[in-house]
Amino acid sequence: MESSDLKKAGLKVTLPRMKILELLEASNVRHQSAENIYRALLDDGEEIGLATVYRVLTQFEAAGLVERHHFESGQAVFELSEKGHHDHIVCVSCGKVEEFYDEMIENRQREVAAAKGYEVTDHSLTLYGKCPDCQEE
Amino acid sequence: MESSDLKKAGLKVTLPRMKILELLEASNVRHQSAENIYRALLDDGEEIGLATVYRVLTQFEAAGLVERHHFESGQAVFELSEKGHHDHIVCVSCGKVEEFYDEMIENRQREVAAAKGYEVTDHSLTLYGKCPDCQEE
DNA sequence: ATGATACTGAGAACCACTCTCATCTGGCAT
DNA sequence: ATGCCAGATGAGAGTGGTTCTCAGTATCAT
Ligand SMILES: [Zn+2]
Ligand SMILES: [Zn+2]
Ligand SMILES: [Zn+2]
Ligand SMILES: [Zn+2]
Repeated sequence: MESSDLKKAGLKVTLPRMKILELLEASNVRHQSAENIYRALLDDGEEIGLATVYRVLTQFEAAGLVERHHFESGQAVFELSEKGHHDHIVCVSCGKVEEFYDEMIENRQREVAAAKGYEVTDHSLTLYGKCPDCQEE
Repeated sequence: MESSDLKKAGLKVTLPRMKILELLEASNVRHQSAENIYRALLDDGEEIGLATVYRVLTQFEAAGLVERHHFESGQAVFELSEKGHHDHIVCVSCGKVEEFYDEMIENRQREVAAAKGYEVTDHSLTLYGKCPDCQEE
């Protein structure tokens, strides 16, 4: 992921855009809120506005570079879309997010929708539960 | 669904609560936003505040009388939880909401989570697509 | 009926997010 | 290199959905 990806998307290669992209790649947390990204960049000494972070993330989403998810928190989280489609398990206790992909579920969704005459364009599946670490309490 | 359900939940039987309950039962739209419910009650000549609608819906949710869902609109929708668990298909074009329940998907979710050491306490699955009516355009 | 307690409506406050606008910058033309 | 300018930016105001605050009101056990 680099400046060429931005150009391809018709976006100028600017400092804020590069910094956000770098942060998403470098961070060990794959799923982050705009607020998080904003603060992380401030902490790194960057001068950036929250509005820019939101703007850029929205542009990245439109360009297919990142994906936006709404877990129950009410706050959107973003992740690089380098991986293929997957769904999520969120720990209700510590907030950790894990990913999974299950062919059987994916297929069955299409069948269920087809039976009702729908063609699925998108879907969101999120499981909530306690992760192994949080179960021993 | 009646006043006894409210008492059971430790809630006083008040006019706003009864009216909201009645409206949810009577309406032919199962999935409604708080704003919708508020306006419908105003239209019926009731004197009620939006804050009360939100408060009461939240209490009903805690008491297990209604469920709250977040489809992509950003606005929460509420439905009576008289039916058992089910998931949703939302038409991206007209906003219609249909319900489905698929044993295979439900089971598979548990298996996927178990494989990662999670115990699923809840999940949210929403399919998005065009309904039959909206496809012919 | 009375009083303790819970509930209510109105409006302020809140939160996540988007818009506005004056200023700045990246990248092409010179 | 230098100038130009469409496009991008930061700050702060604005927005939409939701929750909080508080003074007044209704419910219900007594
Ligand atoms: Zn999926
Ligand atoms: Zn993910
Ligand atoms: Zn389900
Ligand atoms: Zn439903």
